[in-house]
Amino acid sequence: MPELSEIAHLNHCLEPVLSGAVVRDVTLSRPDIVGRGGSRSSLLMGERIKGLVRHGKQLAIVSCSGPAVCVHLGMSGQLWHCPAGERLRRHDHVHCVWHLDGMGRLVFRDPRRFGGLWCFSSIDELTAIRWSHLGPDALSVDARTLRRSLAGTRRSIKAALLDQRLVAGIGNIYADEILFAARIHPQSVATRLGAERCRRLARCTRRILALAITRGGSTIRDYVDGHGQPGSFSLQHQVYGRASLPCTSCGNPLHRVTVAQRTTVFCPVCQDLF
DNA sequence: CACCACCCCTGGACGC
DNA sequence: TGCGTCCAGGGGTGGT
Repeated sequence: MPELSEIAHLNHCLEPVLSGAVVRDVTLSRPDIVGRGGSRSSLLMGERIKGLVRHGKQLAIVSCSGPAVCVHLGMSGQLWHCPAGERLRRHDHVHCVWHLDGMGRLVFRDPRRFGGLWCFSSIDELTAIRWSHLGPDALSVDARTLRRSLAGTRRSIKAALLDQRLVAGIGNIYADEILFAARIHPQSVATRLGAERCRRLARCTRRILALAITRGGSTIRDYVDGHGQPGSFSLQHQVYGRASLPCTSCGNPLHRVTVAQRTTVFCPVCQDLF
C-alpha cells in the first residue's frame, strides 16, 4: 500500500535510472488505466525523460520537451525498472511498459487498478489541474499550516489526516503511526488540538515519514520499490496491524475501531482524546 | 459547503 | 485440496 514514503523511495530509486533515458516505445495493454482521454501516444512516446517530481502519493515523469505523465499507484500499484536484457519478474496485471532506448524498461503493474496514469502537456498543467486541490506535502508540512487546515474541520483528526486536500501523502498506515507517535487519539476532534499539539503532530508526521523513507517504505502485500525490492518499515510499525497486541510503550492491549471507513488501531492509554 | 456511505477491484487469509 | 466468504483501502461520486 504505497503512501508518501513508498513513492519518495521510488522517486530516489528511479530518478538516476530514468533521467536522460529516451522512450523508444510504449506498450499499453489496458488503455482504461489512462485518464483524461490519454492514449499510448501521449505517454511520453519519443520523449527524453528529464526527471521525476513527487507530490504526496503521486509521481510525475517529466520529459525534457515538456509533456509529463502523472503516476498514481493507488492500493496495489507497482512501478519498477527492468534493466536491459532482464526478463520481467511478473507479467500479470502489467498495464503499461515504457521501452527505454538501451536502458531496459519501466513497468507499471496494478492488480486492483485503483491507480492509473494521467497525461499532461507540461508539469505546470499537471500541477494546475491535478495537484492544485492537494494540500502541502506531508514530508515538509509545518505546524502553522497544519493547524490552519485542521481549524476548518470538525471531523476526527484521523479523517482529517487522510484528507489529501488538507495534507498530501498520508494514508491509513502512517496516519495511525503518526497519531501514536504524537500520542493523540485518532477520534479526537481536529479543531480541539491546540497549537502545541499541532506542533507535535507536524513534527511526528515529518519524522515518521522520513524514517520510513530511509527504510525503503512499508511492505504490506504488494509493495516493491523501483528495483522490485520490498520495503522493511513494516517491521517497525507500532500500531498498524497490531490490534489487541500489547502497546510497545505501556503494554496495554491496542484497540481497533473504524474511523472514516478505515481500520484504525491505537493505544487507549497512551493516546489522549481531545 | 462539510461530511459520510458506498463503490470500484483483486489477492490473500481463513473456515469448512 | 478446493471452494466460498470476507477483508484490505485511495479516491471519486452522490446523498444527506
